[in-house]
Amino acid sequence: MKRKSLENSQCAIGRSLDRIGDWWTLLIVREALFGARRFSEFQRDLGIAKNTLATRLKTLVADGIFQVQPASDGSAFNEYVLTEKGRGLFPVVIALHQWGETHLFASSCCPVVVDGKEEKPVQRIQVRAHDGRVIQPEELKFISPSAG
Amino acid sequence: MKRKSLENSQCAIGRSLDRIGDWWTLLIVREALFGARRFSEFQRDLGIAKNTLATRLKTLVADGIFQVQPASDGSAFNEYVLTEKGRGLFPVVIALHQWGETHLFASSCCPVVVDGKEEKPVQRIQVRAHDGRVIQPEELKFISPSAG
DNA sequence: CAGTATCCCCCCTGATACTG
DNA sequence: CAGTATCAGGGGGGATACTG
Repeated sequence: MKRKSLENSQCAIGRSLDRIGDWWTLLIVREALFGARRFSEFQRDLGIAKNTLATRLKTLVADGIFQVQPASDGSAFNEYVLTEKGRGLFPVVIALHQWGETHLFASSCCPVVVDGKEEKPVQRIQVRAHDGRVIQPEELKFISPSAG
Repeated sequence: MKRKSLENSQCAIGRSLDRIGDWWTLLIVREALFGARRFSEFQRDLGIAKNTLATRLKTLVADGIFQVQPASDGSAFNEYVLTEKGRGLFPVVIALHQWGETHLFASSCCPVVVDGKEEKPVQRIQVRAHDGRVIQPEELKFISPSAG
């Protein structure tokens, strides 16, 4: 049977995962956040099959996460750049990075570098209420209707 | 061919996605964050097939994201509760929620409720340097080696 | 209720070859 | 280089039946 679609889920988390919850998508977004633009850059850096990459990029463009534009260096090929919507995934990527860094490495790992200065540890992402108070997971009673 | 494993990727994002990047896992974590504990709760709320759910939960327990414990109500069955590592995914889930809320709904959607009070909009998750300055995606030159 | 076992199909993924 | 086309394998996921 086909995978259940959460495209029209009432839950924002479900909808998000429907768009970007597959295995390759966030890795492609990560590469783009770090500067990749060309088909071959994504392909080389990720080791993804070319047809898989082509399919993913098409979907991402259709979803408005990437946009295609002519190469800035005058060559005949496309560049794939993140839209504002795509750049909006930055906190998701960083949250994943921080979780992995904390829980999946025996020793220290990959640093975060901003403006040439190492930013490790970057101040951790926190979930805050509108009054600025940090919210713990236990306090969260309800975010949204279940995926259904 | 088998899917490429990022289990030992040098990149924390790659490792994270290797554990939780599949389609159902974060939805299960979401349900747990919102209070689900019993097999049937997950199954009913998510509409996931029972065997799929059983497989996922086993993997999540093996990965130390959930732990199994006897039911608190004295019934003979298990409860699946998040470990600290699992609760550490809270910012990831919230980041996904905020992205979806901003970019995937035509109108307003699912509120966030804490302590019975609606917390919408919760102050948005931001990525900050150690000096507290907010970092924009454009400033991020490098997080980690590519997945390889 | 809480799972386990079995079956099956779709599609995701990679490999390879091909085109401009 | 930048893709597209085609093929093959494997596994993820659902449906169903079954057990304690």
